[in-house]
Amino acid sequence: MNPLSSKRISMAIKLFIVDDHYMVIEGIHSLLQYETTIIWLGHATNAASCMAFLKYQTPDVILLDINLPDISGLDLCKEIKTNYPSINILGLSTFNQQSFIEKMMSNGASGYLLKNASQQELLEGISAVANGKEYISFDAISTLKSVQKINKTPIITRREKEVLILIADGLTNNEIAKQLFISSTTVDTHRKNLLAKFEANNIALLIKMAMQLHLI
Amino acid sequence: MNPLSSKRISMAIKLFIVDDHYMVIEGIHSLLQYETTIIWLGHATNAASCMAFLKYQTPDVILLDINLPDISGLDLCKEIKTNYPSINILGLSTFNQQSFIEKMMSNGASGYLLKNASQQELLEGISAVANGKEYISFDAISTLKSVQKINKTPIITRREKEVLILIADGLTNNEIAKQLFISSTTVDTHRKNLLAKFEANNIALLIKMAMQLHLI
DNA sequence: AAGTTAATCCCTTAAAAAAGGGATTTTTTT
DNA sequence: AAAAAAATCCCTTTTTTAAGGGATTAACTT
Repeated sequence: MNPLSSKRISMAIKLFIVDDHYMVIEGIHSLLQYETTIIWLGHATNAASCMAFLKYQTPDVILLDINLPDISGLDLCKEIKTNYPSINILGLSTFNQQSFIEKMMSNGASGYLLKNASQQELLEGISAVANGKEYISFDAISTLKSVQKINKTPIITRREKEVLILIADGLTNNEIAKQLFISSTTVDTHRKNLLAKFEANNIALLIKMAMQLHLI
Repeated sequence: MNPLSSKRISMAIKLFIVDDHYMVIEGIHSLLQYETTIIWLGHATNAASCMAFLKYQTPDVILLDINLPDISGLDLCKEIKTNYPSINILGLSTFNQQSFIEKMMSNGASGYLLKNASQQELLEGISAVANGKEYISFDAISTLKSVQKINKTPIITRREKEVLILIADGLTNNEIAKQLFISSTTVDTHRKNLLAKFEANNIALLIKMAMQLHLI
């Protein structure tokens, strides 16, 4: 896929890391300090300084934490790939949550690494991604597989989401109708569609599912 | 409070770390490598090997991650303090969530540090805790204060929790009654008590609140 | 321009939840 | 042993949901 793949073997990989945890930055730096194939370009602790850095230097691989103080790592991932498509991104996070991994990949990341990864996994991940391949850490893969079946996030409309949030706030159909300036029968229709889309038989289950999927 | 406080200044601090993230262990190790006042005893990546280690060595301070693979760091904290009260524990985690911080402290920890702590905070935390003082990292403190008002977790009974979980699974009163071998009017009473304790006017809000408080 | 999706509205009936009341029996704590 | 807390059960009425049906208009997509 990547035309540079074959060359990369003999070339050192320029690495940059974006993470707001000094301990993790230090940890990775320390784990990689004797790797001659990796050139440590530096780090950023937030999205803004990452983008600033990219204006005058172009790493081969960015290790990108999905939990950043300013904007989400997911959004930053998309932005980096849009502006610098040649950079390969390896997602980094503490949790192996299906939704995060999938979103990260669909936002252009080439791989996903959990922070409990071993030195070997770290090296494998970086070199795989640097060569245009995909890499997902072992633990993350197992989570992905086990949860992928369950994870059918329903596609809901803007209005349905509005209604969902008001339901979760404890409002009744009548109260929601007043607030949105629509008929209560309309609210009821949205409610019915939500239940159908989530395949939930009542609101209790709907709210639980929506919370689990971080929709509320 | 601690009679050793004054002596500690001239003594090196024996440090042990329990965390399942190699990157964090490496990071802390790296951040502390030139500190002559700290003796690095080693690390454990799970509760079991931590307890095994403590049978033949006694650190002054343990840096304890609250997210461990086998048992919760909260439980491990309690266990360590029960068996080795002289060890001072500094909680460690990624999130500054009110509930975690409070539980950690009430389980005997002397402090709480976020993983985005700077080297200075790390050193301050370790030495404060080693001297029997309390230490909570800056970001954690602000979270604690801001959320403490909101955080009135209702005290619910075992039975109420059972019912709550079944409600969240989408079961009706009748279905819950059958499953628990009790009358549906009893289930209704539990439901009413739950609503009262959470000050929620309906189940939708109850489930949302319970999810936010990690009760489900 | 035709098709699709989203958003709106209405009707009916049965089931369930909410809100009010009260009361007894187990457990647990003091 | 006494007091407090938890768990159990029952009744009534009103409100709200759930489940079934159908239908129109506005807003995008192709």
